[in-house]
Formats: sequence, C-alpha cells, structure tokens
Amino acid sequence: MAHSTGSNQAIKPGSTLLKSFVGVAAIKKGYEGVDRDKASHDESTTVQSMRIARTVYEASKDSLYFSHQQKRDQAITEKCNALVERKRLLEESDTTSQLVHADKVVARLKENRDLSQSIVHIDCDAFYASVEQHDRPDLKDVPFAVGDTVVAACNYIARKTGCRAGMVIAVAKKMCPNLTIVKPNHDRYREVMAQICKAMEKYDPGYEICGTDEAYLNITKYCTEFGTKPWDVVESLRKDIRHETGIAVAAGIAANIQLAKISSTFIKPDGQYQLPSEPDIIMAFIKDLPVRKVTGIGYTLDRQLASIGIATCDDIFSQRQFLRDLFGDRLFEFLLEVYLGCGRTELQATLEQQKKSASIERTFKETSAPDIIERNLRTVCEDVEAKLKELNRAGQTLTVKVKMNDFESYSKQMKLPKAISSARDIFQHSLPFVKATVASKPHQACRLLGVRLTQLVSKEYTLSAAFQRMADRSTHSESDSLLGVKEKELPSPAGKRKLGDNLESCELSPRKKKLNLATESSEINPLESFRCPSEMIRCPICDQDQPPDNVLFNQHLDICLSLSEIQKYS
DNA sequence: GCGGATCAC
DNA sequence: TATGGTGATCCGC
Repeated sequence: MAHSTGSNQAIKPGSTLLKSFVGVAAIKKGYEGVDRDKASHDESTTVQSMRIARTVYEASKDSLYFSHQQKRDQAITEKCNALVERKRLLEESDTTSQLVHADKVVARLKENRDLSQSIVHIDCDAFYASVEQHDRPDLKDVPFAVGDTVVAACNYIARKTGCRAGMVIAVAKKMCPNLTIVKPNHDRYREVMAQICKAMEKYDPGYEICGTDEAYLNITKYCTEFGTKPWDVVESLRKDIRHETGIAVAAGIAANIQLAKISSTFIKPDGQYQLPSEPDIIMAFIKDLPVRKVTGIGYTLDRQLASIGIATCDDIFSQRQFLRDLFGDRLFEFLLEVYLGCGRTELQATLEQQKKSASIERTFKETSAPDIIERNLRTVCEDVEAKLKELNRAGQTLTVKVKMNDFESYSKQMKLPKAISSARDIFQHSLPFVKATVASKPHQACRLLGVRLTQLVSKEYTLSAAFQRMADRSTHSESDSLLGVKEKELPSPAGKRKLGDNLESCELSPRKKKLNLATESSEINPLESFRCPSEMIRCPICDQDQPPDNVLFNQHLDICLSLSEIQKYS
C-alpha cells in the first residue's frame, strides 16, 4: 500500500494523536493479548500498533469526530507547554521550602498508611466477551466482538488482529474482515454479575462493586476467622466463581484497593497475584510502573506528567518540589500517595451506596429539525423519569446537555426552586436551553441530548410523591408514559409529525390526558385536581382521611411531614 | 452555583 | 459505513 506523504507526516510514531487513535485500552492495559505472548515489547509490537493506528487514522481522518479530537489534542498540548514553562520558572527560583513540605507530606503518608488489610480486586477480563463465549460455544474459535456501534469487548483472537475495546465496529471490521459481531445482552451480564456477587458474599459480605465487571473484597476478617491465607482464600473464591458462572476471573491481592487493582492486571485474564504488604516490596513494585497504569491518571494527566519528565511512579518523587505549584494541593497529595503505594482500605458496601445523580443521554441521527429534537428530548425526559421512579428520588438540580455534529457539547445546569421528577417538569425546564443552543448554531445539527438530575432527595415524603400516589390510586393507572407515544411506536416517519411547543398538541388517550392534566396542575395547586367535593381527602403520609378543606389539609400535611421527618432521624 | 474537563468502566 | 452511556469529581470562576 502506498503511503501518501500526508498521512506519513501526520502520524509519526510517538505522536500524541497516534496515541489517542490506538485507544485508551491499548495504552492503559499495555496492548494485552497482542504482546502478552511475547516476552518483550519488540519491534513487531511496534509494527502492529502502528498498523492499528494507521488503519484507524485512514478510516477517521475526514470525519468531524477526527477534527474534534485534533482540536482537543491541541488544547492538551498547549496545557502541557504552559506547564513546562511554569516548571522552568520554578526551577530558576528557590524550591527548598516546597521540597521540605513535600518530604513532610511523604513522612505523614508513610506514618499513616495501613498495610494490615488484605484487599482483593476481582476483574472479569473482557467480561462481555467471556460471557458470550461461555453461552455460545460456536464463538470459541472465531474472532468476535460484543458491541453496538463501538466494540465493548472482544476475544483474544480478535485482539490479535488489532481489534480493541472502544473501536468503532466499522473500523474493527476493516482490521479484521471476518469479525463476528454480537449484540450486547446486558440483562445476561447483570445476571452473571449477580452470581459472582453471591459467590463473594461468603468471603466478605461488605464487598464493593465497581462498574459492571469489577469488585473489591476485604478478606482480612475471613482469613483470621478461619485461619487461612489470603492466597488460598482467593483461590477458592475464584474456583467458586468459575463453578457458578463458568467464566474465569483474575484477582489481585494487596494492602489496598489501588495496589490490588494493579496487581490483578499483572496476571490477566486468568490467575491471581499477591503483592506482599511490606513497604520495601511495595516500593520496588511501584518503582518502574508507568503512571498511566494507575487508576485516576488518564490520558490527559499522563501527557501533562510526561511533559515535565514524569513517566514512572518513581519519577514523581524526583519532581516532588514542583508538583504542588504545578497541580495544586489535591493532585499533589494524590501523586505522592501513588508514589508510596497508598490507597483506600475501606470498602463501600454495595448495598449502602446511594446514587448522587440520575441521567440519560442519547445519540441519534443528527438533525436540526426542531420537532424531531423536541421529540427526542421528550423521550430522554421520560427515561429519566422512569429512572427516578425506580430510585424513588426527585432532583433539585437539572443539567441539560446538547452535543452538535461537530462533537462540541454545551451544557446548562440549573438549581430549581424544588425537586422535580416528572417527565413533564424535566422537559419543560430543559426545552428552552435545547432550543436556544440549537438555534444559536444555525449551520449545525444536533446529535445528542442529555438530561441529568442531581441533588437527589428522597421522594418518600415529598408532596409531589404523595400526590402521585394518590393519583395512581384514583386512576388505577399502570406506569404509562405521561407524555404519550414513544418514538418507535410512531406510525409516521420522523418529521411528518408536527409537535408544537404546546404539550396539548400531543395526542393522548382520554385517560392519559386526565392523568396528564392532573400531574400538571399538581405543580400549581396540588389539591385542586384531587379534590372531590364533600368527600374526605386521604392524607398520603398517615393514610387517614381528612376534611375536604384545603387550608386545613395543608396544615395537617405540614404536621404529618415534619413528624415523619423526625421519625426518620430519631 | 455553574460550566467545562477529566476519569473509569 | 462512520466514534457510547453513566456516574463521579475537580478546577476555576
């Protein structure tokens, strides 16, 4: 294949753009599956990663996505340049006080670190692919990838051809023409994860789930209780998991979650690695580790650190006098912790984790037609409503996100006077920003809409929830959408259906319309819509009937609500 | 409080 | 045939 001068220049080995092409997975995980079989990073590895980068580059160079990435990369480069310049100035000044301070912090961290715990990190390598391969033996010997438009996971045969998680499937197929694509089956993966949880419970009921395919356990207690060694415990845990689910997991054992996680990557996809909890051994283990492998150090920070001469964890120490000035207090301390191999030892039990936000964002075929955009927004809002309902929460801060087809995104966050949860409320608060943003970019189209609610409050005792329950009771309604027909059910092609600003133009069935109106008016005067003349009103908190008088009923509600609040905290 | 970025999976 | 979705956190206003 003849290389054009253009692409040769654009994609020099080591160029930052090349790095971002090969993808997060390849950099972070060290080209697993490709050079794992080789003893060292020899020339063929470089050739292989160059081939991947070149293929991705050729497929992407004309896309809007590419120009956006280029722009982003340029911004990071400028950040790095500024950093280098600031470091140069620092080098000219007297940095002894910063050096002393850094050493004090190091001493403090050393003093306080806890090496008494046995933390285990369980990692299901290429989880989706493992599950699919287990369920479908026909996939065993063919290259395949799980994913929709982007590869979520692929097996080792596919990886050898350069297929990677995060790659666009069209590109992956270019690299591996006989790649089989499997649609993800999330319910099934959740099921398998639940089985894994069941197996872990025996060893530590306080285990922590992290993402869809990772977990931490603290087996210290189990070990002392049964007089067993961590290594043996993890062996039987992995055996249990394999027996229950049929899939293999990797495990890392160390003094804290940071080290355990790094340890588990040492023996992927199947095996276990224990890092002894002795300071000298930990320091030796960390010493030459590229900082990029550490959780919390991503593409951007890695490049910033590299620009000032920090590639490995040991380099952090030699540059410690500059870090506070360059990165601020928080990052400074984090980096020193990395250097020392410090990390969290307390797990957050999965059951006790409370969500802080609920969000939906969706990418669709780009469009600038206001009615389609509006309809997409409606769908997104409905899905957020459903999610909030599941959590039994309402949110007081709303964030709306719009991404245009140049991949630039804009967001607006608003603190609302009160927590909301209905699709209608969310939609009404989101729409103005979406409309304004789209209108301000007349030559672009919208490709994504997102809605997030934060500052979640329990709906348990909020008025709107209470009245929603009343509404449900009085209409015997199922959980039908408040906003009418879902897009996929629309009989007419997109665009034909004209939806105005006014929600009344939604075609709603009589019953839905009623519920719709009821919900709407509940915002303004909740009582009005449910008041049945000369009938008692049932208080949704205490479930007692009350006289049909708004003022009296409001007073009663106030008392009832404060009572239940008091009960909650006493 | 807000908007943008970053990070992980 | 063409670059995802969810949740969290931090920084600098």
